[in-house]
Amino acid sequence: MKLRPASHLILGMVQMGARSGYAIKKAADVSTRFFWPMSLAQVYPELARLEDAGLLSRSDDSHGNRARFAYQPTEKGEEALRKWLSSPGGEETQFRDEGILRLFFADNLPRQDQLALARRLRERAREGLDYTRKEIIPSAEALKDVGIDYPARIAQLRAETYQCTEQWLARLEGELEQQA
Amino acid sequence: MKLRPASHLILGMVQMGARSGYAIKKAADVSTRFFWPMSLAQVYPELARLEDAGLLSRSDDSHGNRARFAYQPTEKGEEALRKWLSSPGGEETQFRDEGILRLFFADNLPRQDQLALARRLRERAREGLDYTRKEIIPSAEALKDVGIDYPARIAQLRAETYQCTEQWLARLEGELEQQA
DNA sequence: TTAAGCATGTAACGAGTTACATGATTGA
DNA sequence: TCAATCATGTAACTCGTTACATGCTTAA
Repeated sequence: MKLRPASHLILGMVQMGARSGYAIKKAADVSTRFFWPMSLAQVYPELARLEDAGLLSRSDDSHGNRARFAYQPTEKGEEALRKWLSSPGGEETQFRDEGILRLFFADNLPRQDQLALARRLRERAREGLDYTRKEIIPSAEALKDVGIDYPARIAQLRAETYQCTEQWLARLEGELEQQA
Repeated sequence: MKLRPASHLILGMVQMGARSGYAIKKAADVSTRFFWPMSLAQVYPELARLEDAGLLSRSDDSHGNRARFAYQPTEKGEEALRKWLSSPGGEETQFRDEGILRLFFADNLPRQDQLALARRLRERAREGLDYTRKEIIPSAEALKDVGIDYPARIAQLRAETYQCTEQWLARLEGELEQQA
């Protein structure tokens, strides 16, 4: 049975304490989604696959009439997670950004429209930075209390990357304003 | 007919002077692929779609026995490109990086393996920066001679982002070395 | 009581990749 | 002559998304 990155992501989230599929998705939405997006529709089939493979064990965790399942990593599951963490591969990063793609072709635009585009992208970067500071960093910091440090570190990296982009766009904006 | 980002990418590349499908792919490989990946198998059907929609015109450009087609944007095509460049949308950027995903779960690893992972990722960042400086920036700089400035700007952004990441990983490496 | 959030799943669709298939030209 | 590169396309498959479908619980 072939494990994909999403499999390891889910395995890791369960290891971190996310019990239900819903909880896994919620946790991913404020953390891993920025470097590995995953939809809820992926989670449930993948949980089933992981259980079939004996990497997760599932138990009933309904309260009242609401159905819920609680997942736990098996020893085999913990082993698989550690093995993946130490393995090479997946070197190729993939990035998709229609905004930057537009900017790449911006020579075809009149000066004023170039400036407008740069401003929009800068605004977007600023919002991303804000969101990271207000939502992502705090939720990651909270995990430090239970001895989980890397999410906070990576949230920090995310903030710095946004800052880097925003500064670059600020410089571009400045240049374009001068030319106008 | 619906235009996707890849359609606009191809339209833009043709506008920039890439004549054949092959040339479009080659140009994309040293520029746009870093923020909008595209395979050769996408190019040919998309060129056909754009021609059908009247945004590109195609003419025979064989030399000798080797078949080749030369594409040119129609007025409608140029118009569509400008319209897209000024339009909003595509705000959501998407990033996939299995390396960072691993690092996110690195709390599950013994110190030494954490350090090894950090070093690998740093090495990767350094290679990416090197490649950007040696290959991407020079090919983008060359375009300035024909009045196309943005590719060089964006190559610069790419270099700065790598630097930012590399510095962050260097700090992490330092912290981990101290703890060991 | 009603909206937001919790909770689990499936089905249809679309986008993109890899592999396949073929052949010409050019420079070492 | 032989490898690298130029050149165009198709077919099968995989992955992921959106939309669908359903129902409970909790707090305002």
